[in-house]
Amino acid sequence: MPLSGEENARDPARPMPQEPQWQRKRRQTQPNGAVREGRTTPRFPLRMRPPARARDRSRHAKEIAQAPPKPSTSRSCCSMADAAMQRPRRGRGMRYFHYWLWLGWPWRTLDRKGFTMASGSASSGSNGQSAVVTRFAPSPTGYLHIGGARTALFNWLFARQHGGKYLLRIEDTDRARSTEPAIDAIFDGLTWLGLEGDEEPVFQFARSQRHAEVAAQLLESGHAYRCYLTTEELAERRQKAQEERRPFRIDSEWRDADPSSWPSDRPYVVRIKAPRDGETVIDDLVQGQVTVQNVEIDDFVILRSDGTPTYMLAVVVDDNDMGVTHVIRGDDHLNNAFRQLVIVNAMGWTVPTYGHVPLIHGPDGAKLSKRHGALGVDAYRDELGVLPEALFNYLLRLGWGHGDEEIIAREQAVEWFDIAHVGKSPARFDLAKLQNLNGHYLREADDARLAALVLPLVAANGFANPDPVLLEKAMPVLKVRAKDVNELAEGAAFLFATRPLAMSEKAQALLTDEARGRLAVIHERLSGESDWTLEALEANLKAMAEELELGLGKLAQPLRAALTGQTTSPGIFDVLVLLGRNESLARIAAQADVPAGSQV
RNA sequence: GGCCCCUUCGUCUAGCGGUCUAGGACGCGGCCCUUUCACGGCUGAAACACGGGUUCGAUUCCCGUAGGGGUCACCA
Repeated sequence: MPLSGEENARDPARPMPQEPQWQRKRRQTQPNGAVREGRTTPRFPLRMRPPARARDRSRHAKEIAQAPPKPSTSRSCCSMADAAMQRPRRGRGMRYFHYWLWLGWPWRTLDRKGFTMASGSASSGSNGQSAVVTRFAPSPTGYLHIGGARTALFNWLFARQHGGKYLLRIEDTDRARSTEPAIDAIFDGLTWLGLEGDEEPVFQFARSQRHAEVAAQLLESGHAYRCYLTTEELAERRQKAQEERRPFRIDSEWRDADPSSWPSDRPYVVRIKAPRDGETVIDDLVQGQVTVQNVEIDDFVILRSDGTPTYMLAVVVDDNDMGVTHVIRGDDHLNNAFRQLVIVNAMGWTVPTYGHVPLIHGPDGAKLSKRHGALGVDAYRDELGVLPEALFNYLLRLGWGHGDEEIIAREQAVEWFDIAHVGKSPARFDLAKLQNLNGHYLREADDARLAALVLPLVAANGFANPDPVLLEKAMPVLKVRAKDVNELAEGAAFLFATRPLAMSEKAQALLTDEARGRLAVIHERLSGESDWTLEALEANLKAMAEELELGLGKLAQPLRAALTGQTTSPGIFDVLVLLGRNESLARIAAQADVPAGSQV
């Protein structure tokens, strides 16, 4: 299986092309007119030049290939000294555990050192090699927001470029907040962006039986305990800790109580026994190596007093059962990863590779929220008139870049995207840039497709039965002037307006007595035009301007006002042709200062 | 507050110790094209948070400071 080519890129024996086509010379024109050659600005296909961390990755992959890591004996000395917790501590290279797999690493060796394969079979391909499985796991408490869409995008991209699977899971364990419309909105948004899952989505709530089973297993093996502390007691202790200005950590006296002493008549929650000394290291695809002291990890609840699983348990169980190899999600989950690892280890499951991507921030630098007018992707589509490919491109470039490339199509993204190259700092959402990108994709979009998108909007703007054929015909000249679908509809309005035309204030101002007189002349002249084509009309009016010794603008602007009721529109000859001979002449006549008999 | 993470033009980013007079894009200003508005082309202003190290040499590596963010539930 091809890696991403770092090895080749670093091979000095590999000849470089004499004049690499990706190498651009930047020329600068000096004020004195001289042209100087700037430094060459290489545009690297990623295969030829991996980013820093990718480079590290390749080096480490090599080192590791020569000297397999030794199991750590001292770092992790937690009280739960079972085999699972004594797995080899991953050094920097371990971050790229999955790359070894692709390199054909004999992972049975790893297995002997404490790794266990996922119990779910989904991760094993027919050849016994682990394939990449990613997942997007939104909770259906609202629309699909922009940050979620980006997380989905990164998961999709990662799976695609590694020939893996991308799955969907709806985290609906919170029955009170999960809603059916939200689920629909999320699927709808994902479909629109082309990010549907490769398999039927998993609904987490439906699996609570399985989650409870795992909790029972954990209880059985002594990795978890029943805790009879009430919420009130906990709140009290938390309060007290705060008053004494010391950090609060749950320290339940039930942790070490003998199961035989567990009361059977009182409600309890099940807590995991988190290790109390040592440290845990995660080699994150995005964040790099992150270390947390185990004392920071509390004995969190895995089963509520009503017997339902918490999110923390459910994710771990589902990820394992679904065979998820790469957990790519928002970095608000980074801290959770350490807690989830406790469960993974206690169960002896395979540790997934994590990639925590930074959150998207609002213009003020804080986490994007409704306060910023954060919208669901459906709103970008329905209210802002954004095209999915534009949002795709924008989201892709948010927090990630590939040289000087700005316009990146879907297929290209699959090839270029590199999770390890995603920036660690949060990016701010910039609507202006999205709109610019949208304008670009609008200009590239198929006319019939755009017409179909615009048609209902035109109708909604009060124009009954707009002609779809005319709309499509006008699209080439309309779309260069719009940056979203709404503007497209506004621009198309003149096509379907009925006489008497509503005049904008500026258009009205243009129609002076003098202008109306000229319109009369234009009307007379165009009435005699038998060839109603762009070329003929242009020749006709230009000749007329010359004869009258006027700039074309003197004729065109009043004409525009008369034809469209606006001061801005597509080219005036385009307008004439689109409107057709009869409608054009009628609109001109309506504004021209001509004998009453000719009025329409 | 504890813990974790981050810091290059206003914004998104390129940068991999000498290639930096720090590149591109959006936005903003100017010019050109032009019948209007756009599109397009050219062009201008605009950034390495600060302080210490390491080094012959730091935007780049290390430490600190400041600032920002995330997280601390029987939510997910």
